[in-house]
Amino acid sequence: MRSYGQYCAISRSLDLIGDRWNLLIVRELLVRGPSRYTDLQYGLPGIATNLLADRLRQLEAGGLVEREDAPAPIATTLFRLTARGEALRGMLSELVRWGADLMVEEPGDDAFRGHWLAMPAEVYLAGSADRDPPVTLELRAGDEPWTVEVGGGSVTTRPGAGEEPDLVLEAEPRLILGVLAGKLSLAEAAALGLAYEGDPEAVLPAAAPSSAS
Amino acid sequence: MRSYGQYCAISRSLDLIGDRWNLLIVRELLVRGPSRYTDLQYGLPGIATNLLADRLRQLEAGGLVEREDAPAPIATTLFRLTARGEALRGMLSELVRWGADLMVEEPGDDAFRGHWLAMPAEVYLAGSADRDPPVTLELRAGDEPWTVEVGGGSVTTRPGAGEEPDLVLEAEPRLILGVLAGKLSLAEAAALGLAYEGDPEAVLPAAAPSSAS
DNA sequence: CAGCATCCGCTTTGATACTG
DNA sequence: CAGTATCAAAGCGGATGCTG
Repeated sequence: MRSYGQYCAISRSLDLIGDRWNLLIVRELLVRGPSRYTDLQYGLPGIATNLLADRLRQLEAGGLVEREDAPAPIATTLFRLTARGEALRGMLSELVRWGADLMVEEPGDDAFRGHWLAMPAEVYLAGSADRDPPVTLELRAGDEPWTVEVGGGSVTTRPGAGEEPDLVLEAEPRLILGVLAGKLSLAEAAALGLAYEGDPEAVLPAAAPSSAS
Repeated sequence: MRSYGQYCAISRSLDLIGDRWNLLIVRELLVRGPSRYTDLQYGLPGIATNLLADRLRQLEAGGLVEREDAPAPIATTLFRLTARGEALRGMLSELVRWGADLMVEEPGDDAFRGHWLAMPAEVYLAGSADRDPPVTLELRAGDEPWTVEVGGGSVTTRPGAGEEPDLVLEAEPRLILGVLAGKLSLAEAAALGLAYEGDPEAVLPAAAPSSAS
């Protein structure tokens, strides 16, 4: 990318991450962790392969991404975020918050991947991070189920189905987002087509038994 | 811009603000408030005029910017952020925080404008927002002095020299940023060429006389 | 002068095909 | 699996011209 040539934190940041696709690559690496080239391609529907290669080099040169040749038996290249790249999480969380309204509009022809729910889940459930006991949610939308654990002061997500989730939600992504954001009650979402199984209170905001402060 | 076509808050946000120059236009409107076309051009060195016109229309269509034909005597068009555009402040603050490290490198040939210090000042001094009594800083770097008021729970900035600032800082922008960020003491910055006049404690973090909770 | 629109050369992007 | 290579189309930057 051509530099803006401005001595300003925003423009210098954009010199590194402002190019098309760059922040989405960071999104993928943030939610999926270290990934192979083809995993990135799958999580970035629409990207041209030459651009992915290009952007990975660019992010590497900028110190946001590093590549690691996985050990003997696997023999593949993994791309992972450096600490500097990880540090973009806060900014991307703010962007998810800002963009929440845009998700009300139907997906239409837009592509969707189940793991794209991970960042919104982290953002929306952050307020319930100190739940005690912790709860495990399983989100089923799109291609792949995703598990979210809320408690102990943080929200963590991981791929796949939970072992014994407190609550399983299965629906179009829009309804799941509505429930996570607290804009839709489970009952309302259920009326619109969401199926759930388990403890409905698991998605209620901060329903901790002992109220502190 | 071409849409990413992904049902994801980040990519849908980037469909609106991901184009080149867009976030910098928002920066200008955030720190300068409602601005004329030519003011925007001045604050965005390097932008081509057709692109500025283009992006303003795009941001208007996206509901982030609105244009207002100023009342009778002025007879000019003002561009201002809508509430939706203003709501990007949090995300841009995070970007300023992330990009702080990038400002350590010398400006070199990069352009600079005095009002670009406003957002970093807000971000770095946010921790001292509850100072009592409030303090007024005047920052002199680049083309235009800028005034920062810290106290009463917020940090506000405005163009021009302060009326009776508690502290005036005059230096290359890099040194002023270092001091505001708390990475450089006033004495250290002074040794590197910063000139100041007034109460040095005005930039010390949270030196409130009565310490609460 | 403020606020654009037009034109033109260059760079970036996107789609597809191909390779170690 | 992890990319190159190629090429058309779109976007960008710079200069200039137009209009109230």
